Amino acid sequence: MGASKVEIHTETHILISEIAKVLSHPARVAILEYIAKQENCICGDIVDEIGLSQPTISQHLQVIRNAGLLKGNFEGKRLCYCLDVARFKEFQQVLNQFFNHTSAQCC
Amino acid sequence: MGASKVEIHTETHILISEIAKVLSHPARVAILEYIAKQENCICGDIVDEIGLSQPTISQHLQVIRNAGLLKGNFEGKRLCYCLDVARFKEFQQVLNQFFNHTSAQCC
DNA sequence: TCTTATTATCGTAATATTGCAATATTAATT
DNA sequence: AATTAATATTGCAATATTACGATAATAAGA
Repeated sequence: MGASKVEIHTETHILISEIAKVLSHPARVAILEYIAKQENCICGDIVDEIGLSQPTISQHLQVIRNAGLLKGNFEGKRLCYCLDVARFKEFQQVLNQFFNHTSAQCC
Repeated sequence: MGASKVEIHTETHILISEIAKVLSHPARVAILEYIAKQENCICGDIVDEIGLSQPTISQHLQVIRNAGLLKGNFEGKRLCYCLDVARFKEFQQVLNQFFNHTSAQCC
């Protein structure tokens, strides 16, 4: 089918899977790292950096944006992307809670 | 296309995305939590627990197994699954390294 | 206003994922 | 060996994802 049976899962499990989904493509991992690394949030050359076409990068950015990880700023001429660090750390915490809680319970 | 352009990405980015991919479906998150929770690794009723068909669960288990997160034991009659906690914690560490490294660099 | 540069969207093709019924395999028990 | 129970595999259909060319939208500067 390809469609997930979302209704049988808990909110927490869905949240974890949605966070993981953002990181489940190497291009998105690279983009996140890149926009964090850039001083003054100078962006726009993600395309050159990653090696995928502009529409493809834009598509990946949308996934990242939909997850709430992107802050857009105008700095002079270009639309500048910036990582929403607070949200990013929220994601880390949710995953850590899952990891800790799960491994603590194991035999 | 649907196929990822793996050759343009770094080993680290691919590793992170592969770890995330395991967690990118709520059923797999639920399965991991469940097999960790079970005392004495009593398994086999994952199907009842999750609410998906046996072949579908088996398929998700394969993804988890291929990631190296599953240890199979024989305990009496049934094939018992157990979480490989060491590997699981390895995954956590890789993700945490990415999160820490990335958010530390951000503006 | 007309370029020009940047980013987003559309359309489309290829591949991947999810899900299950049917079937096969495996291992313990009779 | 035959039966039974548990798990894996196969085959298929539906949907999702990835990727890019073409095009549209947006905004700054001439």
